[in-house]
Amino acid sequence: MPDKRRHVTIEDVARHLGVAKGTVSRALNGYPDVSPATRKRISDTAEKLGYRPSSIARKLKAKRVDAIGIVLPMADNLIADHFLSEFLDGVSHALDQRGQDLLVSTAPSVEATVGVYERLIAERKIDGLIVTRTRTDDPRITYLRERSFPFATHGQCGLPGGFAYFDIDNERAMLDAVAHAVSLGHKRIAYVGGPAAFNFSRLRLLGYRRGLREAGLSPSEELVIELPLGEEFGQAGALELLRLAEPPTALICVSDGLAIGAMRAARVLGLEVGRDVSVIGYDGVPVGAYVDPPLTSFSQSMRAAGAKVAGMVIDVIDGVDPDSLSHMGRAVLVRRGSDGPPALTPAELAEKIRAFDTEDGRQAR
Amino acid sequence: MPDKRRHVTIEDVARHLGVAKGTVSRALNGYPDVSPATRKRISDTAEKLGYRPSSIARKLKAKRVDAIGIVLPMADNLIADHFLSEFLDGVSHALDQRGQDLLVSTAPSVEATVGVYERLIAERKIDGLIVTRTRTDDPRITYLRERSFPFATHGQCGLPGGFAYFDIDNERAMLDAVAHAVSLGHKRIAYVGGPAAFNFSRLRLLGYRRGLREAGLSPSEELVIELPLGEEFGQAGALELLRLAEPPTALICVSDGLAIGAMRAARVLGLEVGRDVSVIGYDGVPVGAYVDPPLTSFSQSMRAAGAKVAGMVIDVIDGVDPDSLSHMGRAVLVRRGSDGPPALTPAELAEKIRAFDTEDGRQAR
DNA sequence: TTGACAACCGAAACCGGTTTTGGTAGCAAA
DNA sequence: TTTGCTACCAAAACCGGTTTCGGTTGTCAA
Repeated sequence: MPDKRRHVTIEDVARHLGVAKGTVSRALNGYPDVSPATRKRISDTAEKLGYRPSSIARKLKAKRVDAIGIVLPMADNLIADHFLSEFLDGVSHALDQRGQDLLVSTAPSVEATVGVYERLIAERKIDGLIVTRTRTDDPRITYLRERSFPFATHGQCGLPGGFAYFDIDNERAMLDAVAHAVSLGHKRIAYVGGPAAFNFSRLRLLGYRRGLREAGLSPSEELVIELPLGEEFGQAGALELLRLAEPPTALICVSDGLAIGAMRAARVLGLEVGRDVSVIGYDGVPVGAYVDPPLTSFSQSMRAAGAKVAGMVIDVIDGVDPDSLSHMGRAVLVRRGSDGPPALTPAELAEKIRAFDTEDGRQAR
Repeated sequence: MPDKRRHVTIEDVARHLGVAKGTVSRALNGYPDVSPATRKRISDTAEKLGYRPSSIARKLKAKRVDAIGIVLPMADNLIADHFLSEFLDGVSHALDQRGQDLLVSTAPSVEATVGVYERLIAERKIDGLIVTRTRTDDPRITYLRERSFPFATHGQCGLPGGFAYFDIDNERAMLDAVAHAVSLGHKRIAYVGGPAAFNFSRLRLLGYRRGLREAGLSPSEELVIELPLGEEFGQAGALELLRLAEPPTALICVSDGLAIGAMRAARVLGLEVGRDVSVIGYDGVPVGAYVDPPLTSFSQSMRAAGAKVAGMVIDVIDGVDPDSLSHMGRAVLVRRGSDGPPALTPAELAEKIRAFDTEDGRQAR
């Protein structure tokens, strides 16, 4: 129950001690020209009175406001949902470890976002910005760059250079996925991909192919499919792959949704996931841990990404060269229960599927 | 490409016109003691020079900082995820329509949150706070109330009164659900509930029972089950209900997860959801729109809730009595494809299930 | 002509800090 | 004793706005 309405100001402290307010400020901020005795007296009464400097008053004089902004285009977060809140969490945590505030705002669209940027900057509410879900030829980046306002992005972008970005190395992740499957003993490894229109999809397919080549396996086109994201497509696609004459023993999926669908397909065919066939997902969505068996997947850690990007903006504000900051993260493979050494050869697998199909004449779903 | 480094200040504008800076301020802020001619000259050159008042300087003098805060306990958002980002979206949108900023911060736990509050308030960074996911006997509420700092919460709380809250009227929603089913012609209506430990669960069950009574139907205990939330439980529970001697033609589920499980159960029994049996969910999760048939569900609109709570904090700051603001929202029933008039009587339904079970001797899942 | 009043606007105070400037006391060296 | 530092701190300027105060001008009635 200390103070009620009014806040304790620096003047209150100064008057209380019969000292100049400037002295109080210097004492509290560690300036050298204050005697230890005085400093102690001042910090003691400051403490006693419950004095806390007003951040606003301080910022008026300082050049910086110690806040960085993030503007969410409303249209986006229908999709972004899950990732967004994790990302935000990482950002805000990283920021307040650095004594920075996070200002969150929204805009109806990506285009309108630029207008909000303009306002936030003009009114001096922020020192820097975080841009998420970058697009190819993103108007926000164009704007900020030409205004040379500090920012960092999550996600690369068509326009290269001139700004700091953080992104996951998609190609590398698929390379790792293939290497992992190979190390388990798999030779027939399929790729359940997403629409080619997505940039990440393109990059991951590249990684898959390179991974096979590096393992000395010849990429077979019949083992590559590209589907809309979504469990139902994963299931259908995986069924198709598993019914090939020489079916794959491992399915590398470009998203957890596809992977979960693929697992269902395996179950429908009477196969045991993790033994008869391995399934590897990508995204690390929480539900992956609760499916049966728990899904092995690449985890992007949006939280870490948020923290990373937050750190980058601050560095940019501090004058670090943006280009030197850009960084590609590595998605880490979280092994759970859906992968393992192949219990069967492709031929044996095909036989098992055929046997199951005839014994139990039912169709999938 | 207008200004580069420096911002245009009010002094710049004043000097440019040979006028006092106070006059510029009054002109731009609509004070009456400025001639129309002068006002025009000033606002014109302000425009031309690209002058935008510094929010910081302005706030120093003003009593308010026009920012409200929200502190997210990190532990929470494993669960909160989906809803949180929608909620935030609603909040920030509502706030910037009212010219307020949103400051987001995190804390390791609910208890630590109070410490963050203390800092934000002491440093005068915010005028009010939004508290989410309230607990019974919530330490945050205790703290804020005793300090009489403006805040509003999403969710009621054990401690009643003395603060503004927004919550969904759970009882009412279930009442509506039953009324809806009855209006479609259902007579055997089951309740697929959540664990009794959850407060919302308790309230909803109350609503269900009252709904039946008000419709003149006698609540039958065999039609009420309480399960952990989750699709698998919904499926199992619904199977059990549908295999009763006199099965229900409508299943009212306490969450969309349970409802989706229930739908699968119906499909397993060869029933057509929306005709043979109606399923009503609760939550309005996005995926509900994509299942087959699309799920009829109560939508809470976290976005609306966020906007509502944001508005409430501002009102509290403006001195409105918190108790007068508290409000229970009404969940709205979003009709999609999983409900409809019963095509069969309970007896016919039981018969159809029995027939299907014998014709196709398989078990569920 | 004078006085009263309104309209308009310059000057200054103020918000609560930080930083610069400048002055005084104490002490050692000259 | 005077000079020259150094250590310390009071005073003032400053950040960029808002708001108050007070003075000048113009108009109109007395």
